[in-house]
Amino acid sequence: MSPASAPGADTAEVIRRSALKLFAHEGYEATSMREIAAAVGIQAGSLYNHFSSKEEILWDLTRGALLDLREHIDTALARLPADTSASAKLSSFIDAHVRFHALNSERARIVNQQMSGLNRTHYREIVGLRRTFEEQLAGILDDGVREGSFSLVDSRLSVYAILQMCIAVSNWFRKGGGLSVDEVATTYVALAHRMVIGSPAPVRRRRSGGTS
Amino acid sequence: MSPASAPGADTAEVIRRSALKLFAHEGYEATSMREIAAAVGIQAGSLYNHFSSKEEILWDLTRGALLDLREHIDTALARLPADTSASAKLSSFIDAHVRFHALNSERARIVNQQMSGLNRTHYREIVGLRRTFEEQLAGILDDGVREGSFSLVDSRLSVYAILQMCIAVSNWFRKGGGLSVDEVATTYVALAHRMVIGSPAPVRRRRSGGTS
DNA sequence: GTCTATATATCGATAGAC
DNA sequence: GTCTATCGATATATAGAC
Repeated sequence: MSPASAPGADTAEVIRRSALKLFAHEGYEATSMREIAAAVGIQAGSLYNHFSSKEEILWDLTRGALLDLREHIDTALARLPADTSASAKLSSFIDAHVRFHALNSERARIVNQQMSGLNRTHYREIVGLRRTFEEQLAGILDDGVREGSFSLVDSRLSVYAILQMCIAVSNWFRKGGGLSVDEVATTYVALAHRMVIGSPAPVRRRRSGGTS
Repeated sequence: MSPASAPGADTAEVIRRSALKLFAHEGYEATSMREIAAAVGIQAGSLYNHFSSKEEILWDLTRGALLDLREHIDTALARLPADTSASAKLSSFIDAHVRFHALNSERARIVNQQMSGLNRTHYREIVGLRRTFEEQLAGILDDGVREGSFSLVDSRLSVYAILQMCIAVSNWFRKGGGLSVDEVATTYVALAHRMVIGSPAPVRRRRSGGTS
């Protein structure tokens, strides 16, 4: 729990962890390089041996979180058989999405609330990465409609509503707050199926707890 | 469209409008008093004749937006007869919520994303105001369960999911973006009813377009 | 109620010794 | 790769003339 030197973690990684907490709780613009350095246990100037600017730290954290989320979801979907129903794909997608946002709430909050701190190039790249999730979910919903198992109120708005419902889990979920990750994920899978009028299919989960 | 002097608007109101746009698009911490002053068409020092600090501007905007939302929703619910079904109350609540977040997206985004700029006292007051909406929706859902018209997956999580789905409308809705406010509101009313397994009741809307 | 001028503090980032 | 010291810019807020 000491801020500075966790064994086996290099300085850049300690900087990432310290900056993540500060950005998530105080905001990117409200956090100074001196605060980050103090949390790491070094002087402000030494940060520039590891990151070229404050924006690069934010970019590193934001991009890393989205790439992890993408890998998390793709892994879950890849474990499904080739002839999997759209309903089962939806269950896996929602389960992975909710689990990630519950267990990586600080990283998720940076992605969703501190994007304006990025420069234009990085900002656009993040928007592009986020769009892939919308397209992925839209594809699953379209499949379900073709199969006849889903009936949508509106395809684009359903994608927005379902995704935002899952993302918002990062705003309130707390470990040890009376609800387990499994319970939340199961509830949200059921809610998403109700929104597309499909019947929830059981979720295949990884053996362990998921990303942290 | 000129930034400074709309006829009949006093300086404090011009400051509110200018600061609102800057806070919503650049973020509270990233916006300087000089930027606000430039948008108003005065010097930075003159702002302090109308607001005692930058935080007070944010507080004024945030509190005003939440009070307007509360009034907007209470007015919609008050127009319903005393014996109104939970289903119709849900329709009115969602309709009012979505319409407000679509037509007041900048104010809504300040409430939901710039709260960390407030001091502790003001922050807590905002959290308290927001909780009233959760309790209001929770009451409607409970009514529906008692009536037998709703069947919830989980009552607390349903409140979170439905509210966040509506709030997020402020993140993407654009006037003249191919979807009318009425279409969006109708879609979200249907989605919310699906989430509680009620059948959507028609919405009574005010004659005009709503708040702006 | 606006202006100019400024007090005071802090910001991100860099230079150079060790 | 860390430190100390500092540059130059900018921040919020205030003082006093008009």
